[in-house]
Amino acid sequence: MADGQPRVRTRIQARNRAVILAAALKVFADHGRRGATLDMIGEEAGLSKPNILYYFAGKEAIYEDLLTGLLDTWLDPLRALDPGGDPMTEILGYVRAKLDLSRRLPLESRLFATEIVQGAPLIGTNLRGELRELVADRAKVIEGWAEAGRIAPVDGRHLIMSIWALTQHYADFGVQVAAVLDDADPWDAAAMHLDTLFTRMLQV
Amino acid sequence: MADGQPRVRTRIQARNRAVILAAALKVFADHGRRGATLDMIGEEAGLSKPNILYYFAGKEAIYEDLLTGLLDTWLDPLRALDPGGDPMTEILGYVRAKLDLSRRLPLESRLFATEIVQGAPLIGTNLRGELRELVADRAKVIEGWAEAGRIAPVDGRHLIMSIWALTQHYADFGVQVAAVLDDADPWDAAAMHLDTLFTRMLQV
DNA sequence: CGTGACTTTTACCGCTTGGTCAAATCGAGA
DNA sequence: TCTCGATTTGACCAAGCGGTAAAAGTCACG
Repeated sequence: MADGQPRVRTRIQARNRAVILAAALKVFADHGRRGATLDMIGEEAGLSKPNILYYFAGKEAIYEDLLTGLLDTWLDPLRALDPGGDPMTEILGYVRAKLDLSRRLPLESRLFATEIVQGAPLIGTNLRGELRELVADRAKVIEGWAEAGRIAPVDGRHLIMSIWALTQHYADFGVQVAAVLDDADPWDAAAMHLDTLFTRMLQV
Repeated sequence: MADGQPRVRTRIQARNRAVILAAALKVFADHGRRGATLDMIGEEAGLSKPNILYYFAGKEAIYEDLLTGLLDTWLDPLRALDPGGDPMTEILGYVRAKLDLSRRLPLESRLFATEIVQGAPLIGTNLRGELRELVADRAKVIEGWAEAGRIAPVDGRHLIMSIWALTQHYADFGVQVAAVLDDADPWDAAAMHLDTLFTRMLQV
């Protein structure tokens, strides 16, 4: 077993693969898919370039590993939206969960953002597959609530995308947010602002 | 006058500089600052690599030219927001203008987005300068309207950022939007959705 | 139509970068 | 402690890239 992706058996392999992925996440988020170099990742991880290539088949393989693992994390809160729950509670809960994700995992958010902005060359099929279906399903649920008069009328898919746009903005465009807000911590005010926004928009 | 940026005198210079900038916009938006190569730009422009370097001092110079010219275009609609106008009309007008900008100039929007997501290495100072001041000023106007009871209470700066996030989303994350909406044209529905969203949020 | 400036091309350079390879080193079990 | 597989390193390539130099070609104008 000389290269490629060895079976994760030993402690060292588990640890070093994790270290490399963490380092790569930072470097890819900061410099983009192409701007990142194996040397940068190596320095961040404290490993030499050939050593990194002992654990991963190549730079692209690291990027792919990172991204495919990410989509699930990203969609989990939307999966958790309960059709049987109280509409306003469920939607506001989703907004908060998504905002929390941006606050806790800003690097992941930015990595995802760059991939999408540049046309999703890698996860395009996933977008048209599981993402599309999940959104269609949840949009139906939301529009069912609207038709039942439990929330104001709304386009479910555009509502979901609005939630994405508003929550991810605070992570993806963090430097701009910081500039506008004079480096004050944005998160508490953001939570209140989005709470107000969606409450007013959806209350009957 | 052998290289660098020759004075734009001749027709050929004006035309070729424009052609190069247009080509570079597309390539930078698709591949990012680092992923773009002079050969790609050359192919897109129909010019050879050395010929491009006859008109621009280097790859970075093209990128800078593109970005610095962009910020003004991007902020113009916010400047046009009239403190003396009707609050709801002004804000909804700004939303529509910004959405229209995203629809008409998606490449520019994506170029701007990548720059910000990766930390705004080039225009960071502009963000903390003119952008910060303009937003602070307009936020004051909006909050004045709110205090006068002409619109619902709202954090002016977060409202402005919300407008940015929601409108730019349709351009920056275009492939994701297309995947979710099954490639249907998103713009009309987006305009209605955002109109509804901000009307409900701001009406007293 | 000739001339000097403007424009384009061909050939090339040096550096960076992803990746390879073989040798050296380490580490856990017999 | 010995051994063999797992891990790490140093030396090295080949390709891609930004950029340069100088010659060749083109254009406007007297």
